[in-house]
Amino acid sequence: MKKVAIIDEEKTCFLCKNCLKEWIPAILAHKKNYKVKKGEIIFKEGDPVKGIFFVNNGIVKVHKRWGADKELILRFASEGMVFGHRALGGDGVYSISATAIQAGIVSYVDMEFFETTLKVNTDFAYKLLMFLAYDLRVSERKTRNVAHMPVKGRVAEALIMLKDQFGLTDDGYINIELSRQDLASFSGATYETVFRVINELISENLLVLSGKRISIANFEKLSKLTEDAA
Amino acid sequence: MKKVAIIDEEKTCFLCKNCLKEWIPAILAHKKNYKVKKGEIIFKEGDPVKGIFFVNNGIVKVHKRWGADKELILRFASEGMVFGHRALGGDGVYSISATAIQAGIVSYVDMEFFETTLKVNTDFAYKLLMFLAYDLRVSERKTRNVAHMPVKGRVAEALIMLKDQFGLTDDGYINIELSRQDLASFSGATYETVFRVINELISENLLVLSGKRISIANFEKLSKLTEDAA
DNA sequence: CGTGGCGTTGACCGGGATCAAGTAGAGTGG
DNA sequence: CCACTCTACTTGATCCCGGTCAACGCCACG
Repeated sequence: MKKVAIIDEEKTCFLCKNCLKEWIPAILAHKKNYKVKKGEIIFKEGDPVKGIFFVNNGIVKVHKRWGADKELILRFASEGMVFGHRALGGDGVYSISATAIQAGIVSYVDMEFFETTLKVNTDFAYKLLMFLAYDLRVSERKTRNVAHMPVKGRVAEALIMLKDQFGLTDDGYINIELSRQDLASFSGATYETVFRVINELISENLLVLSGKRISIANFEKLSKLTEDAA
Repeated sequence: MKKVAIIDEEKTCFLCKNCLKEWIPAILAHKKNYKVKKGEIIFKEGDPVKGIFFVNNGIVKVHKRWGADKELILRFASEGMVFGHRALGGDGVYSISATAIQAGIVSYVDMEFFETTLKVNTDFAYKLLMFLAYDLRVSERKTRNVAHMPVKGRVAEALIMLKDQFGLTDDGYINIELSRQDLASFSGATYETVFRVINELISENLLVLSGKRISIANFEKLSKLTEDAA
């Protein structure tokens, strides 16, 4: 995975794709594996913290609910990425939920062991630090966007982020199968609105659909929508 | 400063009020001081990263703009707190702005020195890690709130956070003088809307005003507004 | 063939942004 | 001390984006 283009152009991301094994053999030795199926809840807000998780394969959404039926997807964790790390030093319960949206295998190490490792392995702690700072920049950008950017721009940004994280298929479509509902939750808008916005983007020739797969037809114009007019 | 009550009840916060000197004498020896006056911009989005900052005294707002005249205040840094730490491992420019809203003295150490210290001082790195994880939880809660919580709840939460961070004066008012504009930006809403909402809260006897100072008259009911109905 | 779930679309509505205008201080200069 | 300006606060009127609700089509599946 490359870092989200909007934030940081060319550097590769910390703690993601394949870099896991280089840094933390001690942790890898201790991890326990879970097989998860599509839609399976790994943990949810308020659950007692079990540990810190890694995606071996599959895709996990990290999300936060509001009320009975509103959620916001904060990020997707794909192969090699950590999740549940926000629980570090917290009050012992998860502040977010994690749900598999594509079947796969996730691993976890209990928090105590992880924290011990951090204290011992300076290099790893440092890299995790960098990753958290990065995470924070992404999160704060998202907050700003939800507060001020119109839905159209948020959908555009969401698609660009998905493209950056998951890449393209051979025929140029964004390489993730995402329900419209999840795309909406990731954009911080409703199902119906996102639907309409996507139609708009298609009629403006910025996107092309094939079933539920999405292809970006005009990257330039799409990323213009994510820019600040000033 | 206590941690924001909503997130984490009783623990004291990392890297804040007075704990600075215990952890990082090396850094304190290297810091340079700046006197800032009210309204002075310390750095802004896009500026090249100078270093990491600390508040000696005064209050600094950390904010992010959208367009010419919209901003979102992400947090306030008061005595003893760090800011600019999101720049760690970034692309060399600040992704947010920092502006003094109360005159005081801020210090900074250049990023290179800070990063070196982090690599050497494991304990400090670990504590910063915990702090970043905490920051992330707060940030993600805020994102969710802006996406789904109505303005009234956001204003309520903003006031509670201010009370937790700045405490109360002897006569029970929140101990910070904040312009309505800043309160609005912190709540992620417009000036006028926040004004109306505050009036509403007053007529419901949840708040009392004295000039621009605000007192929480009914904490119970106010914090109810920040809760998820489900 | 019904039935249930999701995709699609239209109609409506309301929260909150925007616009406009008036008021009250807080300096500032004469 | 008053007039003048400037900025912040206050309030009403209006508008519109996007959320809500409802209906319909479509396909899968029992």
